[in-house]
Amino acid sequence: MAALKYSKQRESIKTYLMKTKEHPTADTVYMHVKEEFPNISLGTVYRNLNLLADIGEAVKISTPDGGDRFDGEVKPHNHFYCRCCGKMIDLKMDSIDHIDEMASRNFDGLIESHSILFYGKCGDCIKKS
Amino acid sequence: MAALKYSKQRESIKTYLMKTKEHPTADTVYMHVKEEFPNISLGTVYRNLNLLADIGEAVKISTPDGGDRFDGEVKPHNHFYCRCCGKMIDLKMDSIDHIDEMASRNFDGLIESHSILFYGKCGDCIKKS
DNA sequence: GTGGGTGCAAACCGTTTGCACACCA
DNA sequence: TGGTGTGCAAACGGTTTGCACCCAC
Repeated sequence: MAALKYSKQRESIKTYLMKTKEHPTADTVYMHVKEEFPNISLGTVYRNLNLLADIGEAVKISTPDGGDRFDGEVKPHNHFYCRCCGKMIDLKMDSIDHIDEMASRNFDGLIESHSILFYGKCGDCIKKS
Repeated sequence: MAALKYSKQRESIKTYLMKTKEHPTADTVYMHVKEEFPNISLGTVYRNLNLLADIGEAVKISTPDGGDRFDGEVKPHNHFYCRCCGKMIDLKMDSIDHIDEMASRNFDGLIESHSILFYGKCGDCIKKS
């Protein structure tokens, strides 16, 4: 049930997510998609972002400063978040999937996944300070 | 400037945080501290929780489902979060501080810390399903 | 035609903040 | 007494939702 129907708005949101590296907020997605669909509403953007995240075609990344970010790259990877300017970037690093097993020792439950967010200052913010 | 003055409300909040293992939300802290100070306000709880986090006497942990959690244990450790019932527990695992160095390779910026949140189902929720 | 998707606006919820008063130092 | 801290309530910002209409199937 709840068969998924095509919508050009969702298509546009997904296309934008897949081509950008910005890890945009919902509002940023809204502003970009609005160029193509001037009448689109923020509610529609939220509905579709959550939908895409639910069906695994996007990733939702929560930040400590409020305002979730979305990423069209769904392959597991880690992120760096600059607490100074809010920029979020992908990190290239060796696989550390073994930490799930490390974590599950002495623990009654099932770990399905993990998310690592690295905090600090990005290069630009270091230069400015 | 802004010299820290004693307040029994803050004292009570910190005492509660240090003895509980529940990783409470601000609202849960509010309800508990209210038993001792019936007139305390939620705003005061938030102000003090943020203050304690700022001076390093508490830790703020953001969850993907909204509603930050607070922890009186400030020694670095990792957490498991049950997306089924919202329970958060401490994980005992070997140090993985070396991941910061791994992450900083090929990256222009400074990693100050990281936070790992493991997701899944806790033992209780597995039994119930 | 039917049921999911959209636009709009109101509601929601966790959190912050302005203000007058209270209290530590 | 001077300057933090508190209680209260209003405001805030991100997100969700109810509803009437629209459109893919």
